[in-house]
Formats: sequence, structure tokens, C-alpha cells
Amino acid sequence: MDSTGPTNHAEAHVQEILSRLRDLGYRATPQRAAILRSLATSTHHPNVEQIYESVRADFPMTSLATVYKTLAILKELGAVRELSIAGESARYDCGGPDFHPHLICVECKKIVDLETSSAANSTCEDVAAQTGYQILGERHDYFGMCPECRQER
Amino acid sequence: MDSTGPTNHAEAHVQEILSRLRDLGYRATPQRAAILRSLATSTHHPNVEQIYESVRADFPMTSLATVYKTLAILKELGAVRELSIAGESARYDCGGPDFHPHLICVECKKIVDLETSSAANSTCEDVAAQTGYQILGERHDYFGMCPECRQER
DNA sequence: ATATCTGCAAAAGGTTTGCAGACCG
DNA sequence: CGGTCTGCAAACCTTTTGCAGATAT
Repeated sequence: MDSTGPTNHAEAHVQEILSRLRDLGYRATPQRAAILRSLATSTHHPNVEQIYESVRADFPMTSLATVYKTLAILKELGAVRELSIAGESARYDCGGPDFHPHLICVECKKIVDLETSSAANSTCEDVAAQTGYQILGERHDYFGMCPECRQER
Repeated sequence: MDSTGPTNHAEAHVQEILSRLRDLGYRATPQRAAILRSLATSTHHPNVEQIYESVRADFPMTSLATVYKTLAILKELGAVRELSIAGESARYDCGGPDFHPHLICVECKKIVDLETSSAANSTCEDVAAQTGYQILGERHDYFGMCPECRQER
């Protein structure tokens, strides 16, 4: 059986992306590893500041600029997705290229992933066929109030 | 029959929102009217700078701060929707509270509305039932390249 | 060994805010 | 008239950039 916890899944994912970086001529620095680790283990789609704080717990010398630069590379690789939200700094999503909708609490700003319910991928093809666009990506967010925040009213 | 063009539809919408503003104790200033008019007649979801330029064509004395302040009020009223997009300034959508997906060209940044295809509204209820969230809004964007931009390759 | 990466600090947007005077109702 | 709104300029925040020294390969 599988005696490894979720932490090891995350670590495996981190290692995979690190070696992908190396293959492309990028360097696998400890800062980058720490940033990836922070993303891989966080569940609520942190913003840059939160990633920065989390990384600094392990590497107090890490700078905000490095976090930004690393995220830019990871975005290009498709290893990380960026979510811009009105009135907030960007949030980051470590999922792979697979699409899923987000559920965003307007009160506590928590973001959780929704299970891909129905024929999500086929919709892209429908849109492409209808419009003549070449569809490259998709984003589907629901805004609401989570059960915890609702209770506090 | 209807001999009035689309311009008059837009103007009616502008007047309706202006009187809604008045009812709520806000003032219907010429700047606000011009901003609303710009939004109502523009088709590709302008950003603040574009609204500003368009308004200045009629009112050269209008300031950027006033555009921002007016948009903040209109957002609160629900008369305008704000679209944050990674690496860009916010875009504005004058539609009412009715939901529709967007199609965003990653090349020319044009945004067009998609016809609400299927059971869009029922999805919100599904999500609410599944998650216990109170759903307040939704956003669904497709990113791709429009036929015009594809041709230029 | 050397090209890439880091940290720092400054720059660069975009957006917000404070205030004195203008103006809607 | 009185309270709201405008324009200006400065402040603010997030993100980007340039550069000298450090480091992964």
C-alpha cells in the first residue's frame, strides 16, 4: 500500500518541476525549490506576499523580487496559473494544465477548487467552433460567501 | 415600428442609471453622464484610460480621478462590472446583472460577449447546493486568438 | 569557469486619497 | 444655500527592472 502521506506527493511534484527547470537551462536554486514547495503544499491559492512569508520561514534571506521572477518563469512553463481578482493582488494556483473552476469567498478571500463537473473541455471546442477563435485557456470563477463566513453573521 | 437606432437604446440606459443615481442621493453630473454614455456605446469593454479619453472628447476638463470615483459608485450599484485581467488594467462591462461569458483575445486584448448558451444560471444553484456557499456572482472567460489576429500570422 | 540567479533599491504602472474650490438640487 | 462632486497632486501598492555580487552546473 501507499504509506507516503500527501506531503510526499507534493514533494514529488516539486522535484518534477525542478528537473523540468534544469532541462530547460534554468537553475534549481534553493529559493525556487522553497517557492515551489510553498505552492505545492498550500491549499488556498496564496498571493505573492503569502508565498514570500512562507518561503522566508525557511530562507530568511529570500527577496520579494525573486518570488516575482520565479513565478514569472513558472507561469511561462505552465507550472503555475495566475488569478487576477478585482481589488486584490494576484493569487497563484499550482495545479497542472487541467482546468477546474474556482470558488472564491468574497469575505475571507479563500479560494477553493471545484471538481470539474460536466463537459468542461468540450465547451472550449464549442466556443471555438462558434466564434472562429483559437481557444487557449479558460477561467471560471464563482463568487460567494463560504459556510464559515456565513455563520459569522 | 421602432425607428430609433441603437444609440437611443444606449441613451435610454444612460438616463435610467442617472435617475437611479439621483434616487439614491448621488448627483447626475455631466461627467458621470459622459462616463455612462461612453460605457453604454462602447462595444469592446474599455479600460479606464480609454473611458477617460473618450469622455475627454466631450469634456476636456474631466480628470482620471473622477472616472475612477464614478466607476467605483457604478460598481457598487451593479450598473457596471469590473474585469481584472493578469498583466492589464481593469476592463469595464456595462451590461446589467445578467450573466454572460467573455471571449478575450490574448493578442489584441479585445473582449466580446458570448451568448449565454446553456443552463448558465442553474450552474450557480448546483454549486451552491454542492458546497454550502451562498453564490453571489460568476465569471467565465475564454482566452484565445480572434480570427483577425490569427490571420496576421 | 561562466552564465544564470539573487538581493537590493529604484522605477514604473495603476488606483486611491485629501483637500480647496465648483456645482447640483 | 448646503452637501456632494470635481480636479489636482501626492500617496499607495503591487509588480518590474537594473545592476553588482553570489552561485549552480
